[in-house]
Amino acid sequence: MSVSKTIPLAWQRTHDHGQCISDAIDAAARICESRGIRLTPLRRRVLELVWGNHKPVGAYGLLDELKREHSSAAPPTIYRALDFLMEQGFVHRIQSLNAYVGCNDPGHSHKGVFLICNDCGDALEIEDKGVANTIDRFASRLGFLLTSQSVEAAGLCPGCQEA
Amino acid sequence: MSVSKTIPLAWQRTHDHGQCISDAIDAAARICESRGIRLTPLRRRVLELVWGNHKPVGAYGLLDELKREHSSAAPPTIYRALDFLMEQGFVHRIQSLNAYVGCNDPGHSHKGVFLICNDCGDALEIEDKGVANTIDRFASRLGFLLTSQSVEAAGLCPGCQEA
DNA sequence: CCTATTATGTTATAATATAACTAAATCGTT
DNA sequence: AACGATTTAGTTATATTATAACATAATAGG
Repeated sequence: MSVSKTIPLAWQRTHDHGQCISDAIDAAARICESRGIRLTPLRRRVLELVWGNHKPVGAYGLLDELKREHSSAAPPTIYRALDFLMEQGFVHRIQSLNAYVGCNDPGHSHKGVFLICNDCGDALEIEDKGVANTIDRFASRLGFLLTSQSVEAAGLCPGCQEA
Repeated sequence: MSVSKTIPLAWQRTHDHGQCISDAIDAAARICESRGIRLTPLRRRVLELVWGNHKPVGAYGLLDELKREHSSAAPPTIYRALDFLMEQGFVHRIQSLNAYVGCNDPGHSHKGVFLICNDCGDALEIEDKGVANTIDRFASRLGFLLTSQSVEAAGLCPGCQEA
């Protein structure tokens, strides 16, 4: 993959899908192993499908894909798998899109920021301590006990600004 | 309303609804006037209903309320009104709840942070330049052109921690 | 091998949101 | 006031997203 000088590397990473799916599956498998929980074939397959889409994908989009190879799949099939994958931090839900993406960095904090391109539809997840800490400090200043945070920013990614 | 020493004022403000509805309606009316757009009786009423609920409220919750006095109301009735009110910045959508709340500060930036209490369900919107600017800087460092941002944090509000 | 637990299958339905077309109200102009 | 253009609201139908509830199957551990 060539590297553009005008598009930050961080953004290009989401478009480089050579190894990332199998890496993500391997990472998830290792984490499940260490946690003593089961990454069943079904869950593994749904995780592959999430990663196979290079953009946030809806539950019913995943369901259509899954049905091709797994005729008994129904909405609960997908939602259960997604619930599991989200609990374990392997997948994130993009609230503003009702869609799901693979987590770049499973096993970590999940205080990422999503930059969602309104043109190409891609979503880049970036862990940024600055944003997370600012929100943490902000909440504690107000006496609010934070348990989760969701930061979603929409606009135009570098590639789509060029066009 | 009494003021607790252990709960920050900012949080308590959302529970003080004496004048806030009519203030919000008046503010919206003035803004519409100045923008040359129409705050029709229907839109005004939906805005009142949003404010009348002291918490984020779903579209179908609003619809049920509206139907009591306006029998022709149907989903499009509510969604159109909400779309209008959101476009004008009078109402915000809480993505993580599929629910709507009145904007504390219409006519301004709308880069607020929502602190959502998992116990009482209340959502406090606070404008915080620190959070907004951190995200702005973060995005521009990545070459991302930001058009909107949504920051939603969930946890326990001061009051619900006490209980 | 048994059984408690976890995971999946299956059917139905709830909850949220929009499409598409019709009718009414309002605005600006004459 | 009368007209046409535009905006708003009514109406019906349906799309989209998500969960409830219960039956069956697979698996982990004793």
